[in-house]
Amino acid sequence: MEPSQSMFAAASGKRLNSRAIAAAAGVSQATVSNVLNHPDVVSPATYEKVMAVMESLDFVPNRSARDLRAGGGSALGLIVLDISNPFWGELVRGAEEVAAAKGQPVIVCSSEQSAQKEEQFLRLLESHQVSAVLIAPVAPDSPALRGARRRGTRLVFLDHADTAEDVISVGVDDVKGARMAAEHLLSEGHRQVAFVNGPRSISACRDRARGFLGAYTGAGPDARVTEISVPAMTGREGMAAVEALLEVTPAVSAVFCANDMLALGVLRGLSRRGVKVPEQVSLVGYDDSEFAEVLSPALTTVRIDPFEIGRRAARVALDLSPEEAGASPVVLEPHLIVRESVLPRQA
Amino acid sequence: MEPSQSMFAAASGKRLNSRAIAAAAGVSQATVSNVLNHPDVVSPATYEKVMAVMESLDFVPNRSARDLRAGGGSALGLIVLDISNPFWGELVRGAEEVAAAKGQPVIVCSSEQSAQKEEQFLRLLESHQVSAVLIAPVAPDSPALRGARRRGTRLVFLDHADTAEDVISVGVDDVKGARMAAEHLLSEGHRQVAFVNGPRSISACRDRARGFLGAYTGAGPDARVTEISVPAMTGREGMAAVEALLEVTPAVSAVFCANDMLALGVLRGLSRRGVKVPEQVSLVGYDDSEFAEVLSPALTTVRIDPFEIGRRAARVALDLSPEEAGASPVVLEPHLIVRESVLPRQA
DNA sequence: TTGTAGGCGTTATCAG
DNA sequence: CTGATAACGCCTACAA
Repeated sequence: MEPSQSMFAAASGKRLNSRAIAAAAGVSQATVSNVLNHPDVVSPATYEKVMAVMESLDFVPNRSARDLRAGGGSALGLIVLDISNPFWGELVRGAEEVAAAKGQPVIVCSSEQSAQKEEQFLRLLESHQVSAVLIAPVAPDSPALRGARRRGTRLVFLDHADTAEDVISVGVDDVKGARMAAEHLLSEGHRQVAFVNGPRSISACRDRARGFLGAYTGAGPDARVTEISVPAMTGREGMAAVEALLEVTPAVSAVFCANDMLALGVLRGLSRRGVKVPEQVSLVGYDDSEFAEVLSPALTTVRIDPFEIGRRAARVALDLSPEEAGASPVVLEPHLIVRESVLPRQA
Repeated sequence: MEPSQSMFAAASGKRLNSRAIAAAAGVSQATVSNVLNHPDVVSPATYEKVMAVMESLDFVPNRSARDLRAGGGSALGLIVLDISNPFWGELVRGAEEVAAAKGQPVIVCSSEQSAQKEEQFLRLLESHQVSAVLIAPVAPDSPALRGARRRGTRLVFLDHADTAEDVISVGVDDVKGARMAAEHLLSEGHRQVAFVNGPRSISACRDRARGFLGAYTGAGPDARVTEISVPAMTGREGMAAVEALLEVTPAVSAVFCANDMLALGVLRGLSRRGVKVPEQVSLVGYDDSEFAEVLSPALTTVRIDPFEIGRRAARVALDLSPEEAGASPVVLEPHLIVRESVLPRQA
């Protein structure tokens, strides 16, 4: 019976470290390190021997020590607005795919739109020496963010295509996306429409308003938009907005919602009141959530790709795309997905 | 002009550390550490002085060093099946709330139901010295999991109420939840029903099948369930299942789906074929997703609380609930949410 | 090719 | 109450 793993583990109360591996393999600690980090510099025989020992002892190196020694971190920080929203979930997946390929896990924080939590998480991530922080900022110019940057923390802004300062950002052109929705409605003859928007404090809402209202403003004197603002972009708020919506119906023949959840709520509210979509009122959403194509009627919406945003942001953060490193911001294209919820306006 | 932060930062090319703080405050490194970790043991005057310096210099301690010294980790690991699904997103939020209160961030990994990724992430988390791993296992008894436990990694199973071994687990009683759905349908007179289920390899699907079929089996000779199995629990698969569903309609007067996304797809598929819900076919979902109450008809479903699962699991993992530490597994109660998608069976 | 030695930033121990 | 010192596990010069 040779000295097996359990014997080793039992013998020493301490956790397995590279020194123990070295001892078991009859080499020095440095050689173990070389096997792990510079396999080319070690002889095949030694390599095999050390690898065998590591496997049989089930060795897992200690990142804290490695990071400390390296003076840097080996995890990617990520601060999103709401991890329970599939949009951000997809974004996390994208970031994770890229980070995992570089051997880095993703530390996810959900700020819940609280500036206080944002700051708290930011410091927590910094103390963990993350290699970078991808962040959807509650406010784009808080002291917390300034501080982080001053301390040398690498920051990548998400879903925030502002070309404001020297910040690196990856996002979608929401102005354009909303304009595409507007142009689609205009081309179907809808001159008087409603726009159910979230709070203007969210930059995405500002951009979508800019794009949508801009297109209608430029569409002639008879084109008019009634903007209805709700405090949160949820299905419930969408249903509540129907109250206000009915006051301007039937003058408006179509409704554009700042995201699909709002559109879902509006759809539900309207059908409760006996208003048929799209026969009486056309409806357009934003995001192309998973449920959009499966609604009745299937929702015409603007598709954005949070997975891709996450991927690109992580790439920039981890220096995998040098060509993008300088050219900030990275702006992705939205796509109009025409389904069944828009009909030409009845003359 | 006093020695300000920028001067310090500029003067030394190295990152700010506790030694620099000590020097700036005219105390020893150990005192700085005490200010941080044992404030009670340091004199108020010194405390204030050191704190002032730390704030003005914007000091963020290095966790890698702390963790290394402490011989443990200060982050919570979390492996979910699909981070883009709001169910898991909510669960992450719950875990994060608890962990953040203990100053620990959450490292999130999405296994995408791949055993290979699961193992890879598990090792990654272990190398990061996480204090524990909350995991929704792809398979409940893989060698990877055994290995992790052998290495002394603390594991908490999610959404997996098996009382199999000495594993700690936090989950929902899906057998009971599905039984509640069945009893509701039975009480409304639905004796012949269909059950659209996900793959049996997922333990939640097994449990839901057990509960639902069990209730019908015990409900008398005329009660019958047609089970339709689909490969993934998505809206698309739900729509596809309608094909098979129509073959057994109108014999079956109700459909139970293993989750809300499937129900959404079924709803859409049925309405496409001109089958009215709930007038012709009643429908029950599972999960109580955000969109459930906003559908037409509002979906009757079984509510489970992923946020609470995350909270409880993190508590157990971080030793905040000693009373639960021994009593594994923690099983949460599901709730039937009656809305509009079930009507008494027409005689 | 392999071994020796020093230090990354922090905390705990122990002496003053 | 405060300060000097050692150690955590690993990596990287440098020496052999």
